[in-house]
Amino acid sequence: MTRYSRQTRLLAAIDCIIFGFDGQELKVLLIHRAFEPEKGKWSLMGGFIQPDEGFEEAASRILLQLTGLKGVYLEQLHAFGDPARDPIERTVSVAYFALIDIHKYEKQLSEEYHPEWFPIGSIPKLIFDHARIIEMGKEKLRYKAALHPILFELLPEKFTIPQLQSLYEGIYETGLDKRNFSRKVLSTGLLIKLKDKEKTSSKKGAFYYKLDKRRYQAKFQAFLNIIPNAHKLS
Amino acid sequence: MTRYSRQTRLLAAIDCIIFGFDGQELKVLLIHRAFEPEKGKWSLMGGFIQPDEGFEEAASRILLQLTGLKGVYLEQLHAFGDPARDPIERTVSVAYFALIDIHKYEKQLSEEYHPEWFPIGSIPKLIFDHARIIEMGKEKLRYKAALHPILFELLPEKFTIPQLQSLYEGIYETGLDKRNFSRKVLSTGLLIKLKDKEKTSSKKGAFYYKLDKRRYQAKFQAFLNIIPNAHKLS
DNA sequence: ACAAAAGTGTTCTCGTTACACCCATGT
DNA sequence: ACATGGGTGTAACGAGAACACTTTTGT
Repeated sequence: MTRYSRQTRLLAAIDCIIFGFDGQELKVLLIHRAFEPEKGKWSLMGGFIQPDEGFEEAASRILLQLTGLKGVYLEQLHAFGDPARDPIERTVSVAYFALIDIHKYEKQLSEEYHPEWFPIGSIPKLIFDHARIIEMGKEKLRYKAALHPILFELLPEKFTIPQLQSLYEGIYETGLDKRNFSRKVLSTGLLIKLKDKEKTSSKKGAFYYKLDKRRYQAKFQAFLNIIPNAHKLS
Repeated sequence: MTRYSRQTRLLAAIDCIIFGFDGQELKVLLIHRAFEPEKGKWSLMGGFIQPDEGFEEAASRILLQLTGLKGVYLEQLHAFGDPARDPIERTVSVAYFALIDIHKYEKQLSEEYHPEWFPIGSIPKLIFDHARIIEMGKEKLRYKAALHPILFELLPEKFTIPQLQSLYEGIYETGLDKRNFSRKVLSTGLLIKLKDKEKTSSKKGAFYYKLDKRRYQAKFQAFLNIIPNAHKLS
């Protein structure tokens, strides 16, 4: 026996939602699709799964191809299988989302795609079902980040508490009390205070912190509950 | 343009984890695989995706085929794409899990598969990567049920608070204080007290409740936090 | 000196937990 | 009458939320 008989084969693709944070709002990296159909239209970065690749492998490859980054946070979001989602030929898509430090991304790596960052609230018209994929990705990120410390993945190695707070405020489109916020994040024991300060955004300067990687791995599952009333999120 | 060129096509399948609760412990419905390879071995219920089907559609079909049930709770778990997961031919699998009232299931419908219920703690050797799929399903169910009121899906229309408590205790393998438990579930406002009692398991009898479907839909996202210290779950 | 952002403590409230007794009924 | 499981109330505690002033320093 070498094949299953009387079954239809189809294409399988990966699509990656690449999230970044610029200090103000959550952004998504989009590209101009490189081939027909819909060539030149805005699209998520993606690609077909190769014969010897698993999903995670393929997603990493695609991410590397566009951003030059390895070892970033990458999580499977959902598989999309509407028979009509690709008009040319049936293609199922396994969507992943990545959280990257937006400053590590170097545009020149991928001139071919003319990528651009878009604020999550102002996404242009996208091909196929990519708008829905992003919508689901945004929801899942919000949901997960309310419970787990994943947003650190969007910041550089060294960051300040006010920066972290802006990140949460940006993602949940809300204001947070800085006293409660700093108490909460420090109480997790996940942060290590550094000696130097960030001085560009204030006269006094804010101390840098870095992640305690050890504890981050260990306590990843710990519920953070940074967002008051997280249960009120849609 | 009718096809993408130079890409490999592959098979896509659905596998369903069917959860049930017998009053004591969480169980999974497994079948004897109906065709080669591994014919006759224990397996999740599954099937290939047909040309005109989406994933949810295919999952519902497969579930109906085995259990005769429609309209049950069904959620996508994860897509599995290891190139070697099926030795015959590359097949990706999109796994779903279903929560059913174990008493609605009628065995005779599906003699072909010789299905059996197995306690989640005593799963036999399974084909391919199905053991891992179940492991992930069990984790996700526990995770999700700690936050959302989905376990009602495992009970009949009418159920008692002690039954509901047994369900939570079974799934989390823990004991719960009945006073706190009943206060918590009643405080959600999701339950409607009925006039009649269940009398088989006690002399006094326990009042039946039913779900307030309206509020259940509306408050589905509400965090229940039935399990104390849910954040300590792995 | 003043403007601008960083940093820090306390009180109040409310949800969570721990805990023990009475109730209804079938035998 | 008694055994069995169902049902209920209260007190102590701890986490979360609200809230305002002092510090640092560049201009």
